[in-house]
Amino acid sequence: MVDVTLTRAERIELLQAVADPVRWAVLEELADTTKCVCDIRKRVPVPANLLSYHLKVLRDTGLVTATRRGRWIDYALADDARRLMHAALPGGPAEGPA
Amino acid sequence: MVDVTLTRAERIELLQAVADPVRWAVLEELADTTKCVCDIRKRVPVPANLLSYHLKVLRDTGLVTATRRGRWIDYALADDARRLMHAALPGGPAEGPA
DNA sequence: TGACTGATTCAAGCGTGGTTGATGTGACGC
DNA sequence: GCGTCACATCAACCACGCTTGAATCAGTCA
Repeated sequence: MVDVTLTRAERIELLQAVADPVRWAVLEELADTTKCVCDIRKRVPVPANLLSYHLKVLRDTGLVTATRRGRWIDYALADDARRLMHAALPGGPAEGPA
Repeated sequence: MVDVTLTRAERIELLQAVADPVRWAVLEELADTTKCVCDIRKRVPVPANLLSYHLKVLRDTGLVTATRRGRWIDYALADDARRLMHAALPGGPAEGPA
C-alpha cells in the first residue's frame, strides 16, 4: 500500500473536519459498520440538509466513502481513515493503531 | 497511573484545540523538548499576544504545562498529551502510540 | 408522468473563534 | 522606584464555519 504522507495543511484540515460534534458523531457511528444516511440520522439527530453538509465535508477530506444503493446512499469509513486521523495529530512521525 | 477517560464533549474540545494552525505548530515544537515562549515564537512566528492566547487554550485543555523560570516561562507537552490526543479521535476505544 | 422517498445543494444569516491594538503584570538590574 | 524584558489580559472587531429555510435532484412506483 502506498504510504502517502500528508502535508501540514492537510493534517490540520483533516483535524478540523474531525473536531466538530456532528462529524465526530458520524465518524463514531461509521467506525464499525457501513450505514445509509437515514440510519446515520437516527443516531445523529440533526436536520437532513445539515447532515448532508457535514457528510460532504467528510467526503472531501477523504475520511468517508459514499456508495449509492438505489434511493439510499451508504457511507463507510475510508480504509485508511483511522491511520489518517492518527497521523494528522502533531508530535513526531505518524503513529496510531498498530 | 489513573486512566481517566474523557467524555465525548471533552474529546471534541481537545480536538478543536489541536485543529488550529498555530496551536498545531506549537504542539509540534514541544513534541521533543521543553521550550520557553520566546523560543516557541522563533519557530511559530505570530504576534506575542496571539501566541499567549493560543498557549492559554492549550493549557486550559491540559495539553501543555507552563513553568516560570525567572522572567521566562517554559512550556512542555503534558505527560499524557499524546495519549489524550489519540484517545480523543472517534472510532472505538482509545488507541495511540504503543 | 406525477407523487413520494431519500438525499443534496443553495443563498442568506448568525454566532463565535481568532486577530489586533492597547494595556497590564511579574521579574530583573541599576 | 524606574526602565526594560518577557509574557498575559482586555476590549473591540471581523472573517468564516455552521445553521436554517427553501429549492433541487435521483430513484421508485402506480
